Amino acid sequence: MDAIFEATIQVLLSAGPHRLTTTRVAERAGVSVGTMYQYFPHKQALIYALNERYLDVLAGKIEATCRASHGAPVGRMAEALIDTYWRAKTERADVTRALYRSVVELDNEALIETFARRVDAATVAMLRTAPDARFENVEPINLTLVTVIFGTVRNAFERQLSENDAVVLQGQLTSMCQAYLKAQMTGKA
Amino acid sequence: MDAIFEATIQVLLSAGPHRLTTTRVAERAGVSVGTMYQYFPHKQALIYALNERYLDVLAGKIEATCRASHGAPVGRMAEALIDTYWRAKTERADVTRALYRSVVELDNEALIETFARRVDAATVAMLRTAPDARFENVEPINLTLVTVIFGTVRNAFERQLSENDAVVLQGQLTSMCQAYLKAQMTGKA
Amino acid sequence: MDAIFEATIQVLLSAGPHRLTTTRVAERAGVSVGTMYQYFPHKQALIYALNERYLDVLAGKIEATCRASHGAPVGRMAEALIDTYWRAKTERADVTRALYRSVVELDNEALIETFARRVDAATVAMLRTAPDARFENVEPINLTLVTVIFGTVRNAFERQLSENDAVVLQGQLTSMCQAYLKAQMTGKA
Amino acid sequence: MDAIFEATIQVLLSAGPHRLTTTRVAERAGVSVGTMYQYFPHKQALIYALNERYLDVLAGKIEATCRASHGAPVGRMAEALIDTYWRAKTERADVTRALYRSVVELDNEALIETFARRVDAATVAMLRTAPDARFENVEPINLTLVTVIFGTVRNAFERQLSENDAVVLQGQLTSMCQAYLKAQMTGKA
DNA sequence: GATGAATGAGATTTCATTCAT
DNA sequence: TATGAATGAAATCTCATTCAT
Repeated sequence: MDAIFEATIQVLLSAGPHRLTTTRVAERAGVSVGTMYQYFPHKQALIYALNERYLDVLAGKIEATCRASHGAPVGRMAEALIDTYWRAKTERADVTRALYRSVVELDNEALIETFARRVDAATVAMLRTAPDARFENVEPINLTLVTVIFGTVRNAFERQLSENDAVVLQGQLTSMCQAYLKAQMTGKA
Repeated sequence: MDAIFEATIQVLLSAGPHRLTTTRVAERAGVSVGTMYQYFPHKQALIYALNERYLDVLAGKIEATCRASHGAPVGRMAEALIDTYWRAKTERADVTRALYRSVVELDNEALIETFARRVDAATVAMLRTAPDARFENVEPINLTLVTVIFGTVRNAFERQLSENDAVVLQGQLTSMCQAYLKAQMTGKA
Repeated sequence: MDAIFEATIQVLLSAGPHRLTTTRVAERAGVSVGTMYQYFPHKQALIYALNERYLDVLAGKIEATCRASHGAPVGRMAEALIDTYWRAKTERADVTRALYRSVVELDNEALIETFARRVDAATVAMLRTAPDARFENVEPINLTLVTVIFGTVRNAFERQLSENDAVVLQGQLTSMCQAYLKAQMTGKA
Repeated sequence: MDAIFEATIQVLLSAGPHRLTTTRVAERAGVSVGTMYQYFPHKQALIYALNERYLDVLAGKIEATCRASHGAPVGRMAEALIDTYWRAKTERADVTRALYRSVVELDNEALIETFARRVDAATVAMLRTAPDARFENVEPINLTLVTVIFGTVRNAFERQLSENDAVVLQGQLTSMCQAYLKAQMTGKA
């Protein structure tokens, strides 16, 4: 099944989203279409599962980072979060892009929703442990933080920034978020 | 031709991106397929043109806002920019989402590139007229500002935020960008 | 109308028989489709007329040759006939090939029939004037002669013989036909 | 797959070459279009394969005849060759005509080339075994013989000769070729 | 007359899915 | 359980022909 997922990504990359056919995926994965249909009752299910797995792994990484940053100063939290997310997207940029493109075939609201919840939970929990800050109302702050980070990274991807611009942007984004958090905190008596 | 564009959007909305067929569009537009193919030599050309037009209008709005904000304090600039962009996306949120999804079938790098250039030119020009700020090196600041704003808005859309969350987020994003710009300015003697 | 014929040939050559469209022909000819439909009520009529004209010219050349060969010895008659036909086909070999290919769309039996009749009449009349031969029954001999010559030339075309092979073949064909006629004649007491 | 070939011929006969559509062929063959496309990746491939098979069989027949005529007097060789070819074409005259017409859609040079090579090899080998003749330079003689025979038969077809004319023509063609060969031979000690 | 935009039937081809082996 | 040939609905695109201007 991992072979099938990997094959799906390969086909997505080499053939594009509208050439992503079940036959091609099966062939690349070295199984028959019939077998593939045993695992996934239809094409959507395959793509759904692929995205699910991807988001699951990503959420896992973010949770790990958050846990590891419990008790760190907020500035470090923001930095760690941005770093993790950016790295995850960049590590296999082609896969990232392939997945972005696969989504057309999908009704992925539920997926996004689940992912968002997990991330929100992890980041909120982390923020609450900051020794140097207390947030009156952490949810909107968290929402802003997360949306800004994730959105910026995605947009950076779409604009296909140069390596250099990307580095600069990551730095600036980090300062920006740190400043934001600092401005929002009520201080820790 | 406007009828065709409008029909494309309608089909995109009602049938989804993978049910967006040339026949359906033609039917909805009240023209024959043949006619459609006289205007657009193939499906991609139609989708491309649709996005091109959309981005052209959007860029136009941004340019207008920038021009109107020449000489305003940076805080106001950021606010105006966010407001314009957000409003443009929200006005017909369904269309926005439909277009986001239509793009998958496309090689839209050139489109994004053109749009980015227009926007960058407009925003940089605007920032340079700020009476209350001077920026050592305006390009990276501008890149950050624009990427953060556009990315955040897009992500907000994808998460399908509630009306309320959206308002809050817009406010927070504005403060965040204002704070960022203030932190970056070298002061105006 | 000659412009239309010429355009048809050009399109046939450059685009092939299944890309031979009325629009393309009209465009190439520098007239509108509408105008073309005034001259030719449908596509078939155009192709038919084109072939008709071509065969008419060809038959005319053969008739001229035959007339000019009245009273010549049979050997010279055969030579002249082969030479004329071969030259006519070779002069614009591409046109010849284009026309061969255009015929798919056509029910060209009548055309061939008419052409055959004209040629048969001309060649039979010519053969009858031979000073050195008398043919018991000229029709079958004539049929053989004409079918062999025309068939051989066509086949030579299809095999795309080298220039050299073509020259040799033409020479051999001539001797062959001359020998044949000599063998068939009853002598002119 | 034989069913598909047969169906193609049937459609060619009943509907004509420009009504030869993949759907019609599939329907007539009693298979789905999809199945047909599994065997032949596109329409051209089908027509190509059909002609290939036809020419293969035809070449086989000619080779057999040539082998069987090894050691026969040249006159008999010519007769046998003409007889085989004529019979092959006449057996299913409609098929022959259908195939001639199908070819227009094709780039069949390679096919013709292959066929010509096989035939040339077989006839040259045969001619060399003639007990009553030796040919100084057999290639041009062979080329002439083959081109004349094949071309004449084809042309006879195109003119749609009456049964009677056909028989006469075949006889005349045979004498003609025999006379030609006799005239070309250098004698055998 | 001449024009050429509009038409829409119809052609080719793809591909998710099934099911007999 | 695995296979992959068969299916056929549906998509894209073409082009002969018409007809309002």
